[in-house]
Amino acid sequence: MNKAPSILRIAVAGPFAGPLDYLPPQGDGPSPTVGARIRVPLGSRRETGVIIGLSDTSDHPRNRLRAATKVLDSEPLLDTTTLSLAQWAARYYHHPIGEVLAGCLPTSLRRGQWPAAQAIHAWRINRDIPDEERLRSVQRAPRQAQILAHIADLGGTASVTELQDLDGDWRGAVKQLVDKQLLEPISDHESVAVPSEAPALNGEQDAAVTAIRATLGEHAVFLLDGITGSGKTEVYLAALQATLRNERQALVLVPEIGLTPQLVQRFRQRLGTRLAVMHSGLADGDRARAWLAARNGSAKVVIGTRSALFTPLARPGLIIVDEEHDLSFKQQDGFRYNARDLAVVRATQLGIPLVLGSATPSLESLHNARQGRYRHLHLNRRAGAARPPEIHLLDLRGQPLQAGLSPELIRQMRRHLEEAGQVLLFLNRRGYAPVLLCHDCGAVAECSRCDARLTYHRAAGRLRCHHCGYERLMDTACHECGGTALLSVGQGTEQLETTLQELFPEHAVSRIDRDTTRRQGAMEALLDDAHSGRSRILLGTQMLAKGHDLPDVSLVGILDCDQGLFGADFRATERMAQLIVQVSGRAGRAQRPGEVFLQTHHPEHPLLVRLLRDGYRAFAEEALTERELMGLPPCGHLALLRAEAPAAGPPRAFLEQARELGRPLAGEGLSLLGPVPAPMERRAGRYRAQLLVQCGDRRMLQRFLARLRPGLADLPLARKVRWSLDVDPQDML
DNA sequence: AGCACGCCGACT
DNA sequence: GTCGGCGTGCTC
Repeated sequence: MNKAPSILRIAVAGPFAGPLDYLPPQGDGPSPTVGARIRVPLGSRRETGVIIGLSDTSDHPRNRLRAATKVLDSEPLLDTTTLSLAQWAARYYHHPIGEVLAGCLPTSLRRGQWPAAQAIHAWRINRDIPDEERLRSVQRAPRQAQILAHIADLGGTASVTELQDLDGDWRGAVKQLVDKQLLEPISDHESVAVPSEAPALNGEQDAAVTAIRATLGEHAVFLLDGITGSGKTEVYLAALQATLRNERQALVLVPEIGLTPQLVQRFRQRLGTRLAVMHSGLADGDRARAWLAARNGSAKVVIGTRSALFTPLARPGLIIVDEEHDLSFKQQDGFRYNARDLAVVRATQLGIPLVLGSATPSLESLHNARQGRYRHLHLNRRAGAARPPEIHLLDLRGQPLQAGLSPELIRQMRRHLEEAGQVLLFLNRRGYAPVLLCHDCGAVAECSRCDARLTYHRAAGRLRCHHCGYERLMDTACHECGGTALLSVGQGTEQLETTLQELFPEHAVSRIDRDTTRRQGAMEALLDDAHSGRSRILLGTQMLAKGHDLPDVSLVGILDCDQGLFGADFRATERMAQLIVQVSGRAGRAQRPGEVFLQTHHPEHPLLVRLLRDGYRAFAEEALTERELMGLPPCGHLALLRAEAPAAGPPRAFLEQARELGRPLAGEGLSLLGPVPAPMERRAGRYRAQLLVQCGDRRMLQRFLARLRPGLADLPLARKVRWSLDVDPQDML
C-alpha cells in the first residue's frame, strides 16, 4: 500500500516561478496523480492548476499551506513526457511553469471543463481488428453481429440514417460495438478516405525516406534540405506511412499560413487515417476534442501550427516541422518559445526521429547540420520535368517606373502573357501609397501613436497605420499648414493593381494581401481564380511567397529587393535571401520553364550577386562565416530583455537597473549591450526599449539568465513597465 | 495576473 | 460624510 503524499506541487497560471505547494484535498474524489488537473484556492479566488509533483516536504511553512479543493482527473491529463517538455521550456525560456502549462491545454480543459462529446453521425468498422477476431467477439451477440454485417454490406461505414433502416434499438448494440472497439465513431468532418495511390519517388526522395525509416524507434534529427518543387511533402508522406504501419502517431508542424484546407485534404486522402487538425482559429470545443483524440491515440496524425507541439501523444513515433525556417514557429509575446527548437527537445525526450524540412533552411539548422548534430538530406532535383527558373537582375537606376514597374519588366510580362503564361508579382507593401506628403510644406501624415507613416488606402478612402490599427478618413488638408495639395508618394499593392489593370486590360488581376483576404475564404477564392487560370496576373505581399502550388506561373517579379538589403536587423539579409528563393520557387513548377526578375537599385550588392551566382547554400555558408566573426546566432547566443511603458523614461530606467543587477553576475565572455530604444521606439502609444545579452556559450547565458531573472521582478520599476525576457529572439523589433 | 487593502480627492 | 482613484503587496 502506497503512503499518500502529504504535499502536492501544483502549477497555477500566474507570475510564480515554480509550483505552489498544497495539502491534498479532503473528502472523496480522485486521488492526486502527477499530470492531473486540480482545483485550488489562491488568495480569494479559485483556480485550476496541474499537479506536477508529489512530495513529503515543502519549503513553505507547513501551517500556511492550504488544502486543494478537488482533483479533477482520475488519470493524468498530461503524460510525463509532455510535462517534462513543459518544465524544460519553462526553465529555458525563463517563463512561469503555470503559464507554460496553460498554453499547452485547450481553453476549456485549462478552465477545468471537459468538452461535450461531438454528436456522432457515422461509424466505421475498425479494420485493425482481424475478421476472425471480430466474428468471435460477436458470436454470442446476434444483434451486434447483425449490425456489423449490415455495416459491412454498406462498404464498412454507416451513417445514422442508414442504421435507422434497422428496426428496434440499434443504438445500444452500436454503443457496445464501439466499447469493444469493433466500430469506430466518425465525426462529421472526419470522414476517412481510402488512402490514395502514392506517386513513385525519385532516387533522392527514396534515399531520404530510407534514411528516416531506418531511425524509426530511435532519436535522430534530419534536415531535409530540398529545393522548391523537389517533393519534400512526398518524403513526409512516405515517412508518415511508415510510422503508421508501426502503429505509431506522428506530429506535423506547419507555419501559420501553411495550414490550408488543401494541405490537410492532401494528407487526409493520402494517409487514409484519422487526422487531428490543431490551429488557433479552431473553436475551443473542436480544439479540445482534437487534443484529446491525439492523447488517447485515436487520431493517428496531428497536424498543426506551433502550439500543436505540446499536444500529448499516446504512441509518438515521428515529428515533422515543415518550412522550419519560418518565423511563425516563434511565439512573439507572452511565452516566447520557438516550436521548431522545442521539437528537437521533444524528439530527444521521446527517443523518436524529427524531420526539419525547408528549401531555405535557417542558418541555425544549417549550423547544426554542419556540426554533425543533424543529418543533412538533400533533394536537389525538381520532381517531374520541371527545370529550375532562370533568375535575372533588373537595374532600376535611371529607369522610368510605372507604379514601381520598370519598362523591361513590363515587356517581359507582356511576352509571358502572350505565351499563355501566368505572372506573379511580389511587393511587400500593402495599401495604395506608403507616404502622404503635403506639397506646400513638406509635412508627412504620421501616426500619432507610433513612429510611423500612415498608409493611404484609396479604395477605402482612409489613412491607416500598419503598426497599431489607427485609421481615419483621408485628409482633405495638411494637418500642419492646411494646404490642400496632398501628394501620395511610393507604391503599394493596391496602386500596383490599378496600374496593372490599365496596362493589361485584357487580363484579370488578382491581388492577395491582408486587405483582400480578410474575409473568411477570400484567400481560397483568389487562389482558385489563379489556379483555374481565370486571372493571369497575381500580385501580393509576403503571404503569396508560401507554398501555394501555381503550376502555370512562368514569370515571377520581385519589385523591390532593396528594403531587405539594408535592414537594421542582422537577420534582414537572411530573410531577403529566403524570400527571393521561396518566391522564385513559385515559377515554372510544371512543364513550363520559369523566369524570375529581381528589380533593384543595387545590382552589385554582394548578397544578390552571391545568391544568384552560387545559390542559397553558398549564400548561407558566407552568412555563417560572418555570424561567426560577429559572435551572432547561431554561432553566438542572444537574449533580449524588453520593456515598454506609456512614457520613454521608465523602460530605459528599468533596463538600466536590470543592467546594474546583471553586471556583477556577468562572467567573462558575456556582454550586456544597451539599453537602447527599440527600432521603432513608439508603437501603439507605448515607448519600447531593450537590453541585449550576448554570449558565445549557451550554458553560460542560461546560467546568467537564471540568476538575473528572480531579481528582475523585485526591481523598483518592475511594476511601472511591462517587461519580458526573450530567449533566442527572432527579430529585434 | 488578479485581487484586497489602504490612503487621498470630489460628489450624492 | 462616502465613492472611487490607483499605488503596494500577496497569493502555497
